[in-house]
Amino acid sequence: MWKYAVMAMTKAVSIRAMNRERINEAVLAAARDQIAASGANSLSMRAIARELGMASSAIYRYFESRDALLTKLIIDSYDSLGRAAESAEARISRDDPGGRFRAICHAVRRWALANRHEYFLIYGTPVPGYQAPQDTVGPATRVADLMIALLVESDMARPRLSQSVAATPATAALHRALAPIRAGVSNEISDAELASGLSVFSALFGAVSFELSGQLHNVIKDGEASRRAYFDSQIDGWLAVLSW
Amino acid sequence: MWKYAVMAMTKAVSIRAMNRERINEAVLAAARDQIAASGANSLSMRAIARELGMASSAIYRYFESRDALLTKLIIDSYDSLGRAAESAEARISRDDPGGRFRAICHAVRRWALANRHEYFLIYGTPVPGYQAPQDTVGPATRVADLMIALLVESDMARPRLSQSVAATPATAALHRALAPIRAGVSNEISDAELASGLSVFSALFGAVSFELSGQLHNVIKDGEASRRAYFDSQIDGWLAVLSW
DNA sequence: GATTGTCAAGAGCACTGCTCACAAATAGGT
DNA sequence: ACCTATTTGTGAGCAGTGCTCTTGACAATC
Repeated sequence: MWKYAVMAMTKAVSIRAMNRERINEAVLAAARDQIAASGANSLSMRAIARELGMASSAIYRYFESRDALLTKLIIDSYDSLGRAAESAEARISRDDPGGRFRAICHAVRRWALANRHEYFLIYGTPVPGYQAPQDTVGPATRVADLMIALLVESDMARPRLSQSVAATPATAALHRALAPIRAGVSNEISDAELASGLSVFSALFGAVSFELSGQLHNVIKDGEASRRAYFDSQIDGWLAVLSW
Repeated sequence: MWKYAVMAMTKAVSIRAMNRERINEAVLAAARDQIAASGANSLSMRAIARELGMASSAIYRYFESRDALLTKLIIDSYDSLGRAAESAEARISRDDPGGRFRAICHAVRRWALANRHEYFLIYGTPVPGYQAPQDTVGPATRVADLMIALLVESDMARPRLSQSVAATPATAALHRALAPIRAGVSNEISDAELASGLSVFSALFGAVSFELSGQLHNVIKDGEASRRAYFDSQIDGWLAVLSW
């Protein structure tokens, strides 16, 4: 069926496919605008349709449901954040792990500040009843992958302390707890280091979430200068935890 | 007007006032049930009215609007969490700051696990358009107050290192950033310590949020034993940051 | 016993996600 | 060029939402 269409060069992609693609993008753009303006909560299918000048029911030709639209937006947001972190990290000299770590942290915060509602779309309250489909896990781990790579790499370069920790019940339990992530991480890196890395990772998002959700109000002075100074002091703390 | 009512002893509180109080509590209870079942997002005034067997419009005699109800629920949640943390901390010997810190962390996590939706009500995505009224700030800081007290107290007991940090531009900026919280905190405690304390505080909520929103899926083994082992390892890290 | 303030109910407005039957546009094969 | 099958758009409609306003009933006060 497609064989002939492809052969017919000029209409390799049909007008329909092109239109479909165009409208699909327009729907997503309108949705992103709406989310940026007032959050995912108030994302309205009808409002998108109005914006695009089409019947409210027509939207459902492009996205099966509101949830499906949301899923697509979530994946895109993860990708956008991942791209931002990756490109910021890539700009730093390879032999400066501390600098690369700093770059990732600042990239995450910058992206979050510039896209608050998209940030909360992925790191905010989980939507009740909404089960994250499998497609979201890949993009979701881009930032984490970056940090794990950094952790492993800098661990290889570090002189082995060969400090075999005493096998207490606690360390054994931690070892079992880390089993799932172990599947994808070098065995060179110790349980303690891996756990520290994860902890710093969640601390990063805790810090960003606190700033974005206004929990720092009346605690840290408003304004980018102060907020950034405090964030920098936090990064120093995390670097110390990772002994960098 | 009330003068006579009060004088009439037996009916100091009228039947009306009592009924009103009873229904008010019933509305709140139904609302909490609904939130526990499916989150704040899907809290419905009509559903509450149905539950209580009254007309949908009658609810508005008790709460001016959905937002007003939400505000009351938020305050109650902050109080509930604060109470949980306080009573857990109070059970630990006064001369064991590390133990008291651990108790607070575990209390926060336990409360969050037992009241996930209420947790996200206060530490999740801020509701767009919803401005937290002034009444919420008091209860909101109960856990933080507890930790700051601990920080100050244990700092007094610690031998002064009198390490006057070099006054770099960064330390000066951090000092300015911390101005708001300084208003309510002893000057004995240094900027660096205060910032570390805050950072650990947000890390705690970052860790709890990560666990509750499923970000640890495929990372840390499911089940309370593993989750708790990982959480304990995080507490150890935070204790180290605070040099306890 | 009359008055006054309070409360519940019902109807209604404007909105939401979503479905369905139908009409228009476009595709492919003859 | 024609015919048929698929795809896209439409409008009506269902069931739900928060919220308002009027109306009638009742309890508390005088």
